[in-house]
Amino acid sequence: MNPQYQPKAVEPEVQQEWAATRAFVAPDASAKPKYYCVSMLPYPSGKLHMGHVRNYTINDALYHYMRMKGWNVLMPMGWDAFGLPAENAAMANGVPPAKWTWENIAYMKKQCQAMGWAIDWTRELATCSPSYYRWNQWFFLRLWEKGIVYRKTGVVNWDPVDQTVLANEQVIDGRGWRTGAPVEKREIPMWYMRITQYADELIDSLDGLGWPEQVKQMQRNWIGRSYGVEFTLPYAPETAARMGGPSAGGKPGLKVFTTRADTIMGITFAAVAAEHPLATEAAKGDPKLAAFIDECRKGGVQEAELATMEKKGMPTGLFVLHPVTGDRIEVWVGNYVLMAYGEGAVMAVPGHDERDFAFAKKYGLRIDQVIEVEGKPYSTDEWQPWYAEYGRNVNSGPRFAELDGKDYAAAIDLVVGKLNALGVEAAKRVQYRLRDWGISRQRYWGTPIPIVRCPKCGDVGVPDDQLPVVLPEDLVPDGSGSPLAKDPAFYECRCPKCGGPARRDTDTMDTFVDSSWYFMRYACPDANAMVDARARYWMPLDMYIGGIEHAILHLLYARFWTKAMRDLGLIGVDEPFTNLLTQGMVLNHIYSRRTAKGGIEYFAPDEVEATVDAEGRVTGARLRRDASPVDYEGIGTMSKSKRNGVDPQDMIDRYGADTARFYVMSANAPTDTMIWSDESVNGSFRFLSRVWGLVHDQVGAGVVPRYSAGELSSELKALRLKLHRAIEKVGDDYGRRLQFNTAIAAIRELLNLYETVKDRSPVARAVAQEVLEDCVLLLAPIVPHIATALWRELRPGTRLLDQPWPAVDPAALVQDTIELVVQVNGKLRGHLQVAAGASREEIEAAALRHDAVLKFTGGQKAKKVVVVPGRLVNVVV
RNA sequence: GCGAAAGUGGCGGAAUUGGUAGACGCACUGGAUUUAGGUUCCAGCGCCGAAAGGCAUGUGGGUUCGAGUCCCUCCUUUCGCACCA
Repeated sequence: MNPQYQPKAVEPEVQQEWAATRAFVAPDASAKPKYYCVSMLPYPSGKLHMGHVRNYTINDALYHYMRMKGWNVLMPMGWDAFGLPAENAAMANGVPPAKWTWENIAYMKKQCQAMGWAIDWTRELATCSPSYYRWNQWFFLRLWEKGIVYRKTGVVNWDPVDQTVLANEQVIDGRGWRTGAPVEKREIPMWYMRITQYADELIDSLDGLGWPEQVKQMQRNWIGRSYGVEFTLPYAPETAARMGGPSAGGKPGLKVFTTRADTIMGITFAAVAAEHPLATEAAKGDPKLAAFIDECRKGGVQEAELATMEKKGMPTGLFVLHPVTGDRIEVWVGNYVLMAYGEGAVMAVPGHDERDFAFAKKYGLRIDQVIEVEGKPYSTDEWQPWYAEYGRNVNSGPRFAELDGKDYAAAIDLVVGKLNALGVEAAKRVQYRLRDWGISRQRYWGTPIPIVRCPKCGDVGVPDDQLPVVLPEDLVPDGSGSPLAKDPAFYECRCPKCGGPARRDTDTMDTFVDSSWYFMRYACPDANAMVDARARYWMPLDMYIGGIEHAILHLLYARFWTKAMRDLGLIGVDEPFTNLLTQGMVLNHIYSRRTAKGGIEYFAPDEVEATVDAEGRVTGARLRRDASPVDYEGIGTMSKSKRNGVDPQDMIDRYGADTARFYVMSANAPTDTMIWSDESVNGSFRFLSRVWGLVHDQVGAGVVPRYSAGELSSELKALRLKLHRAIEKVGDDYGRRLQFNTAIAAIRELLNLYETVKDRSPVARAVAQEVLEDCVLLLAPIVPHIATALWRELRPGTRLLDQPWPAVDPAALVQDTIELVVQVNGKLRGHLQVAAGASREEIEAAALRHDAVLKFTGGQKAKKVVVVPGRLVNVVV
């Protein structure tokens, strides 16, 4: 055995053995229970980054632990290979996205293999393969047949110079990233998935999932189920005349939804979105209003932007009638009213809604109090939070006097009844914040939408036997519109129905489609169907691991997709992810500066020298190469575009994969945010070298059978106590708490104690053998290469991968005496040794005659003595 | 703006159910070993204090025999906000 730990020799050799024995290929049937653990598949951006290392090492540790515990474990890997960055790289380098993507995949796969992750590579998939995206298209068509997929217009960011749709990421400070032109909103036709049809189930089935509570809460809030009332504000006569005849079956009017129907007597105006038909009508012949609506089109579509912008409005000159009093209510256009939520129109109650209040103040509109919260004053001078609370109705007026004094629940019923009695359409309704999922993208590198647009037949689905609609792989985008829309070879086709000339849909699907079901395809990557029986074996995932940034969108879409597949009889589960581990982000500092053209240029943290203030905060930085100043943007998630990612390759080259894995796992808990630093990596390498050295010493003096029975000194007893406590704790940390840093600390503690034992008697060497063997097994999930090599030395002729998780010896955990903490008035004053089985009374008596207690009570009589068994005794005076 | 989290020594962090705050590391300081060291070993290492002891978990309050942990307030940072993935 080499006296020195040399990972460069150990790791490739161990990896070859794994490959030669197909060690991580999981069978699709087994007498063991199955455990399916998946990490969110990586985007092949070029190289692995630290977030990947963290993600897949967590998964790998779980893989090994569960395997040792006797499960049939599967850990697959794939590539989220469609998306915008490939197009950007193509534009920058003139290389087609396909070539760039496949090269990245090849490189990153090598890196994964060098990390030694226990991936079953026989199931590898890339979402840009026709054999994968074919089933996106097939399923799209099935959902279209069911009415889950439909077409309507949607709002996008529009760059008026490049004449192209921009992703939110491509909008910087309200301008197009390439042209610098102010971005506008534009409505275009798109395909949607009716995820709202599943809204209730998506909320209700969260309850049974083993997910972090905050993620479930985020999903509930995102779906945003609210109970309210929908009703119609009838048009005033002249408005009705302008807006045309009554809608089918109803009186003409403005439909609104409110969760606060109890405040209906406080309506003083109404507001509609700029895109609302009423606004469009009012703008005819009103150039000022038309200009305002035009102004509302300026800017992008991001909600954060809309929510923080200044609330503006303009009266339309159109009126509706209050449904109870018949008072005339003016309709305003408000830039804060969202066309996508509810009906794109709101009743405004400035007396009890903060936004309406601010709006009314700004434009001098009336504010009426109609709700009273007991004991809290009301004044229209300044907004107070309690104005929006539930209370009792007041000032309801002579036409609705019976509403006064009612609480919220009673008021709602009363209002709905009253409106109906007055002949106004009104009903309780459930409203969701969730919107249907728009999946059309005006981009090249994605799944082509399998629809043909025929001048005679309209939209026609591509027949199943003509799937996949193959994406041409040799195009290079130029930044202005989709290359597919400029490629007649792609879009010119025949209508599958009538055979006449037709045009393909040149949009591609959102890449969230690709990531909504890949984890099912791993089970059967070669199936000549979307999924087969093997998916029924592996699904659902027993553990899904990925970044917290996916807590809402990706997880919600995948849950929806799974339910939709279930409803088509393709899979037998309601939920895809039984348990979820959301990994904290790996962050790093961000440095940038403006270019002369107005763009932004980013610099990697190792390219700059930070300048720090007295408190140690970074205030700015200078480039190392020419000392020119750059701006500090704070810390943020590692991303290629911000150039603050860290390539793990340097660390692997220098210390080996095991050290990189060990370091990342020992730094903090998986769910915690990690601000990147590699200052203490050498400590991890030092530890592994130390373990190597300890095994070397033991093996050098001769391998012995591990301790099984016999008299032990108190020192060896204490060592075995530490060992078996560690086995217990490490198993709990790996399997239940998913907290690997504390498991590592426990193993370090064990070895710290081990090294203090100088006894070399036969029984001591037997205990040493036990400690080292078990230690290697405890470490195996984190550092499998070195563990494999050390195991061979400790137990020649056996294989680490065949070993079960070590068993706890209950006899080793028995203690004769235990130490209790002694407190006086809750302050630590001393310690007390008591027999393990000491009674409460014995402990109390011992504490009261304890020196420290006598000293700090100063002879006063104890008022109370609190005994916490096994922990402490607190004397209160 | 809205939703969800986080804040503990010089640094990463531990404290699992309200019960010894700082485990385990990194860095640093002193010493030993070594031809040498980015090696190894020993000791020290929250702050104030000579000590006894006191103070201390972002801020300010509260509950409790006892609070990093529970409640309220404020501050800061991170993630998400529907076309980055």
